[in-house]
Amino acid sequence: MARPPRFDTEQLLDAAVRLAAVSGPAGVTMAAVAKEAGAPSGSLYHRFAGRPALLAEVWVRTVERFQDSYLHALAAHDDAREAGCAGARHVVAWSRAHPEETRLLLYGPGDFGRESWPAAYRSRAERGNRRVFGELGALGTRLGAEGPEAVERITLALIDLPLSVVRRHLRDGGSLPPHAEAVVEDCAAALLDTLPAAGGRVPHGD
Amino acid sequence: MARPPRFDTEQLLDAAVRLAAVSGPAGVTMAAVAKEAGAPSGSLYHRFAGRPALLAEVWVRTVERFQDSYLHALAAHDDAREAGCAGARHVVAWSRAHPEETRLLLYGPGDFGRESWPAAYRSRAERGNRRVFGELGALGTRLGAEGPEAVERITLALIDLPLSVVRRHLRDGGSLPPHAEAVVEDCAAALLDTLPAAGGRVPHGD
DNA sequence: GCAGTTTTAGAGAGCGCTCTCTAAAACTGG
DNA sequence: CCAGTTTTAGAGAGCGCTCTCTAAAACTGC
Repeated sequence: MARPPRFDTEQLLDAAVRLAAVSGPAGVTMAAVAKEAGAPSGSLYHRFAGRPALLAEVWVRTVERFQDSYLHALAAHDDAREAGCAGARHVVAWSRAHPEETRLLLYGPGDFGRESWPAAYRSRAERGNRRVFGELGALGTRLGAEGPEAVERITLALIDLPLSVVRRHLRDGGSLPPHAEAVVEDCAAALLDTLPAAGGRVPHGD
Repeated sequence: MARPPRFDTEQLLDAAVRLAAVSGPAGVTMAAVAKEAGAPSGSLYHRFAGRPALLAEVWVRTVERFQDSYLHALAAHDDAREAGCAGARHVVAWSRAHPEETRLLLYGPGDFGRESWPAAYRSRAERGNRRVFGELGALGTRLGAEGPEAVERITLALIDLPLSVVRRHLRDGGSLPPHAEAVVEDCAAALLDTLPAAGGRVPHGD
């Protein structure tokens, strides 16, 4: 009992991802997304409350896709060290398979106007982060390292380090070299193997 | 034989740095910088050929300040491993001392409109990068690791890894925890000690 | 003081973007 | 076919930004 949509939400978000990959968050204007998708601006405002909502949606959708696959990769191994290495490797492999979404993720939520997001998006993003940090904490326990400092070191080894390799290569339009996964796995293993054993140091918020 | 300036270049660039730290490159508009510095827009266009030139200047000035101090830190140690650790630690220490400039550097030249820069700025930026990579290559040689892959691993250990620690903590307006230097130095050492050398891994002495 | 130079000062044109609003189009259950 | 609903379609107001342009101000060497 209604007119079928010519432009659905996913299609518009895909266009937004493409623009973000090429021109950064600043290039994701309502007008540009409409043009990229071949839709009139009215359709955009029909789907999204405004530009902040569009930016929130495209960020959250992308980061959740990444996190889902990341947690899946972590869970695929019984041995904690293996799981960690697989996670680190997965960051690179996912980036290789999804270069546009990766370029988007190399920005941060702040660049996508986090301060102006509707509250629901902010809590959705926080929930996703807690999910990941929870798993990394559990991994730390299995590795015999507990506490906030352990989580920090593990995050560094299994997320930030792989991401910095990805960032360096994708910057200025480049692409990932074939050996990137191997380098990252190697380095992540080295960091996991030098984790300070017992936790209980100075705590700090994140 | 001329009217003395009320607003000199440095002063305007300082204002631009402040804006970039708070609002990112998108916030560095000619109008915003003028307002931040208390100057009329005419003064900005008198000093800079246009917005691309201003963005180029503020990026290059900041990155050169960082690189100068970084190379100085590397050169302060005779032992290559010590030099590397000092470099990694220095990234964090400099970031702690210069939070606004650091927030600017956490973006990339692309975010500051590199494509639109006057050619002179592009080559100045490249020269600076070559200087740093040259030193990192020399450090690799002193560590017994040669070739482009060694430079990549060393860059990862001594620049990208420290920067990713800085990035995570400075993101969404946070500040660096006291132990950041120690974590970074520790991790950089672990990565340097597992650099692939001619005969495989070089174990870290106990 | 005067000539010459640099710099301030800000008005205003032009442009692109956000967002609103109106009208029509396209479909469906009854 | 009709009533009801969703969606397209795009015009246009309002706003901020870039950049140009004119006029005056402030200083120096002579």
